[in-house]
Amino acid sequence: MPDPDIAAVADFAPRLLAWYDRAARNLPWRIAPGSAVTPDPYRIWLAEVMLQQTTVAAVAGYFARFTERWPSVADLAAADDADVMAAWAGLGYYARARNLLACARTVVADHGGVFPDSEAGLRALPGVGDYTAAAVAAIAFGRPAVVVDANIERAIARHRLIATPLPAAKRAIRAALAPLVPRDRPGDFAQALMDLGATICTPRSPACTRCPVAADCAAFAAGTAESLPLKPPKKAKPQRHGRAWWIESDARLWLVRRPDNGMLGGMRALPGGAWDEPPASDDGAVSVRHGFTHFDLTLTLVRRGVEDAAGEGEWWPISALDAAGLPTLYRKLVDKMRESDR
DNA sequence: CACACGTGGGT
DNA sequence: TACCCAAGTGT
Repeated sequence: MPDPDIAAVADFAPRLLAWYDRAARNLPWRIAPGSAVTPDPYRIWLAEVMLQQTTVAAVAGYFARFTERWPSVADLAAADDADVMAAWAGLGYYARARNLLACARTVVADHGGVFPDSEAGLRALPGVGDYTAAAVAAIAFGRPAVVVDANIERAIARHRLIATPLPAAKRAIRAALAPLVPRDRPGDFAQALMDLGATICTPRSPACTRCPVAADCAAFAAGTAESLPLKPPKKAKPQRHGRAWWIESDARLWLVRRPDNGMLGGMRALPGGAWDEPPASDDGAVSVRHGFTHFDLTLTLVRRGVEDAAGEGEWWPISALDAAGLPTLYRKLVDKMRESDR
């Protein structure tokens, strides 16, 4: 592949930023382009962690509740683990919430409550990987970091027609992106590229006719934009089965806390067995199907007596179960049970 | 490098 | 219905 035209490289950021100045999405954690407001690293970091593998629409409500309840990193660091986990319930990938707390406490304990302002300093924090360190460095601190998320991967793979399958293509994508990052407005540049990927350079049916950088997009010229980037084939999801126990006493339900490692780690849950049972045949039993990333689970509810409420746990008023912060799997099961009881 | 790790919305 | 996908990180 020949090197792209020097003039095209020099022109990329100005074109993209001019489009962003006009078309930027208005998001709760975002400082509008041109605003004189200084970004709050805490809010940028919080939003970036919430947005990992999670849609803007899903994050908005959580971001509002977290920043209302814990306005600063010191407030979050001082929070109870159970409160933070419950507030995260439903957002998924719960290791993020455990790392979020660990990160907030590290910032307070080791950095005087001030986020590191360098990519390397950020990268050393719990739950902050290559993407988040670069994004916070660029957006909160104006560092010319090379920010690469799935949107940017897709846009650059198309623009430069990088036909290597992911994840091997990441090296070439990063190399192609690095010289495009402007010293001026690197944070807006990263967000502009993400907006482009989210609204124009979409996975399916990209709107190339509205793209501000289509003029020198190699995949557009070749007519192959929609096919890029190439992805590895996905594998079949196993079907798994398990049982959860409904242990009720005096209008309260026995809840436990799942171990920090593994599925739904650290979250409140109904007690039960491992998810490795043969398919249940209890006719008429309350059960739910729930699709996880790498397996599908059918979870069946079984009534048990109070003698099974052993070990660590809490009696939770059934009328207040919504406040328990159950992950979606258990919330679906509980909702179905309460419905069938009526 | 490959895999574990959630969930909800779009098609 | 089924599959795809989303501002990834840790191991």
